[in-house]
Amino acid sequence: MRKTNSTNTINSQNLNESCGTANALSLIGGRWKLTIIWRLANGKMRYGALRDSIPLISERMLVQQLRELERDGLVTRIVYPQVPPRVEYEVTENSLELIPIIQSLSEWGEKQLVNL
Amino acid sequence: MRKTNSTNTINSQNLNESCGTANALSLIGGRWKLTIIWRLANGKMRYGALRDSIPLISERMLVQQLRELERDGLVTRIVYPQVPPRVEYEVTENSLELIPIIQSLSEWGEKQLVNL
DNA sequence: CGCATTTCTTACTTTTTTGTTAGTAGTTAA
DNA sequence: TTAACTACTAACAAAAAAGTAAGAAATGCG
Repeated sequence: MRKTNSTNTINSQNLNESCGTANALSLIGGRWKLTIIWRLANGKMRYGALRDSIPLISERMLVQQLRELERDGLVTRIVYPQVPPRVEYEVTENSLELIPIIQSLSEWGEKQLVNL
Repeated sequence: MRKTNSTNTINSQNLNESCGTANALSLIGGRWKLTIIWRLANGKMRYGALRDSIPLISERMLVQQLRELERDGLVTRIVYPQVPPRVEYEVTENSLELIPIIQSLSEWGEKQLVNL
């Protein structure tokens, strides 16, 4: 949980509010968020399928990142009233708009990899 | 300091190597890096001027972020052999290529801010 | 000598993020 | 009645990032 009054949090909030890019990074910056969005970009997936497609992630992290993505309007959670449960995740329009940007960032990022 | 064999580090490295965007985020994701690049985008600045232009940053963080930016080829450090010292920082070509991408990310990020 | 100047260092603490392990809920079907 | 199935949740531990406070080096100048 975040403290609301730490210098750390205050600095972070200031930057997010005054800089769109900082805000964008705070939304997609979690360790597994891009991976999740990338997996979902081709269509919705069930929780279990998503998990199996990202072998190294722990369930704790998967759920946490999904919750944050949902809270921030990047992913929709669809619950089917069944037992055993069936839950699907889908990217939102907001996420889709992000994809071309991510792609150019990716090209730049790959170039930096080579530059070492 | 980073441990070389923690799950945390290993996961991070895997993602960076396999995904250009993850790598890009690892290069510009530090708390103050975008701010620094943004300040330097209009021309080189002395250490003190840079510090004064970012009032909330501590010297420790400023130096640390600058060192990482330099290591990653995003900023050049120019030392003039004088006393008292004179050090200037300048963005590299790599950083300049990043700026249009940052700008589209910024537009997206601002839209998300409004969407709350 | 001793002080001012500028760019950092160093040692340390706090806060945040990420990871580990074990377990839960609610129903169906054997 | 018990196990199986799926999507989580909770308590805890480890690691990383960010922040605080104080001081250090090198030299010119009064």
